[in-house]
Amino acid sequence: MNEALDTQYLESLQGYNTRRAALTIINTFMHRMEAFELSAVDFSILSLIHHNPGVTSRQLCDALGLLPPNMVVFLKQFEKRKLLMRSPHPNDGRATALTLTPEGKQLMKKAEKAAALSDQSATAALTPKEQETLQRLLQKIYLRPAG
Amino acid sequence: MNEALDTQYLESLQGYNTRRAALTIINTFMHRMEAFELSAVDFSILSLIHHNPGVTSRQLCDALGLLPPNMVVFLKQFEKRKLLMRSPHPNDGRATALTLTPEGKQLMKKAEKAAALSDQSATAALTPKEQETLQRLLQKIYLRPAG
DNA sequence: TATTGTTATACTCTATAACTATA
DNA sequence: TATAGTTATAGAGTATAACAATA
Repeated sequence: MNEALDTQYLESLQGYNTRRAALTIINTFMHRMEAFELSAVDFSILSLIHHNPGVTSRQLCDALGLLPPNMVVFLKQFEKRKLLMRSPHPNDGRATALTLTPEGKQLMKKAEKAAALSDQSATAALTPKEQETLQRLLQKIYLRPAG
Repeated sequence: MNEALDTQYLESLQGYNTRRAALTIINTFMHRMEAFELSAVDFSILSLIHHNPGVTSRQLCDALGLLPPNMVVFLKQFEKRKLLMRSPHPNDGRATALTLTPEGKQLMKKAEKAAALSDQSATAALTPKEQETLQRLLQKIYLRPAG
């Protein structure tokens, strides 16, 4: 039983290849982030706050393609874990400025180091030059999306 | 309001780049597949059956990383739409051999043509040579996954 | 005893409608 | 009137446990 299938046609599609590669890399990533109790999305949100102190919830949603009602849940969780602080936005009374607490900053410093290592491990089959090429080609795709 | 954020750090991570590119390509794909009332997963299952007539549910699950209880739902749906036929497996009385109906084959012929066009459109920012390179690099990653 | 396919069910992720307070 | 943030909720997608039929 359980012979291998002919997947040649699917492998000719970039959508299939890109999704499979993304799942492989993110799987490694999830594994490595367990130590910090962070999901991939947790990491991306906290990293953006880390590098953009004072950012608003709306800006995070736009940058990551998340919806406002779902962001609320993430931010609540981070606040509960004492990783995140909210303060009134200087220019807009409706908005909230988000920054990491000292604990949050310390966690993200470690997590970002681990993320770089995870990335390297997941793409270890590629030479450094190939890794650069891959990054360039992928960014060409998602920074210039087609209909 | 709504200034652009510094996403430089995230963009240095291949996991982020690959996921963003995958979402971009699959978004285009989903759009193009609406005409056939197929989701991306619908398409990948039917395409595997198309190119592997007589395949079993279990083989599909292994090839696509889906779980058996979830596959049941997809196959039921395809049967209801008269795209799929089940027949007893020649060697194994527990299993079922899956094949497309004539309607299913006809649908997938059209859908696979549309999929190739969608792929081309989503990666139009790349030269043909770059597209080949991308495919090669992505397959290197997911065919040789790291811990 | 192990495997194929199935049911029922739970959990996570993502999406929509509607509200409040500020602009 | 439009926007930021929130609540409640609905719908996909994905996961586990347990069972019948067959190996």
